[in-house]
Amino acid sequence: MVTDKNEWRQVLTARAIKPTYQRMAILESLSSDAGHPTVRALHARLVRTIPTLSKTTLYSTLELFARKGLVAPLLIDPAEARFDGILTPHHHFFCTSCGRILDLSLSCPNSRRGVVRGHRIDEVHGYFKGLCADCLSAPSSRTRHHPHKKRSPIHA
Amino acid sequence: MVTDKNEWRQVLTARAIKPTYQRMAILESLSSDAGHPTVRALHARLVRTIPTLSKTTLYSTLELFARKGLVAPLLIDPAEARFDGILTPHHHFFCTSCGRILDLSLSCPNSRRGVVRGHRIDEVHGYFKGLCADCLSAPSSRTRHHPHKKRSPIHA
DNA sequence: GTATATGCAAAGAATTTGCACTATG
DNA sequence: CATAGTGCAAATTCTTTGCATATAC
Repeated sequence: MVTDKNEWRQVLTARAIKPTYQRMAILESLSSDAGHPTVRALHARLVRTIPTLSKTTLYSTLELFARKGLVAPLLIDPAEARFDGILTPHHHFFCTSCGRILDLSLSCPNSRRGVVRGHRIDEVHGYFKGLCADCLSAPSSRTRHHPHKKRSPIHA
Repeated sequence: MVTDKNEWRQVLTARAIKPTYQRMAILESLSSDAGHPTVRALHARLVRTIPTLSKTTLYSTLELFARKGLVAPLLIDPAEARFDGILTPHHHFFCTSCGRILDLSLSCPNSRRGVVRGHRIDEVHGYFKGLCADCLSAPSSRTRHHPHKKRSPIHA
């Protein structure tokens, strides 16, 4: 388990990313979060440690990490972009009540890359939506994670 | 095959939706489009028939249709919302070159709803990204469908 | 006729860009 | 030191809201 700053430094330098203080903190925060945070949530958490951290830096860092393969953007939450720090292929579960995104590793025969009906498959995405186990047992107590979603978008 | 306006009227009234001229046109346009259009594309196509059609109406109509189960919003294209007029479960393929979304009906054992590891599954989504057959054979000639994507979002 | 739908203009929110300042190696 | 990163503020784009007019039954 990677825990101290030096380890994050190595992860970054190994991918030819200049290991700044912000990047190490962002990487650490991403890796320790199992809920696949939004940019806003990530920023809210990080400003407690780095009060001057800007959203600009966060966005550019996440884009950089995505290009370097350190994180994968998730298109599940209709309202905001989310990020996945894991590299092994897996499915996701989006709880429409508490807003968390959980990992689901289940076997999927379609998870192979290659060519299907003439189309070259580069990425495979699978996700589910519904109510997570916690929300099923405690219907209203877990509605917190929803930040302040004012919109009621087309995407239910 | 449903082709004339009266048929669309029936589809709408059957779902207790007031069949206005705009709604019938939007429904028809959606159903005849296999590329799962964005709001912008839909609007661009429809204003040729209904010059006064506003994006506001388009958004509210799509939200209404989604609530009534006539269309399903797609979260595949990172830049814009897309819509699927089909109701049978199927996977999608997003071509990162021409931007089209194609249907892929392939068997998937995970497409069942129900309860998985304590979570209640309400929706199942599966999609692929890559280069479609057309773009593979004609690398640059099909790049049209991309409207004017100026952003280069985090989501590759 | 009355309730609902439409459309314009303006607001809201997430994300991107320009540029001066700062930290890294 | 020189290059590359950071952060503030302003700009962009998609989407939603408020309200007056128009349409469906």
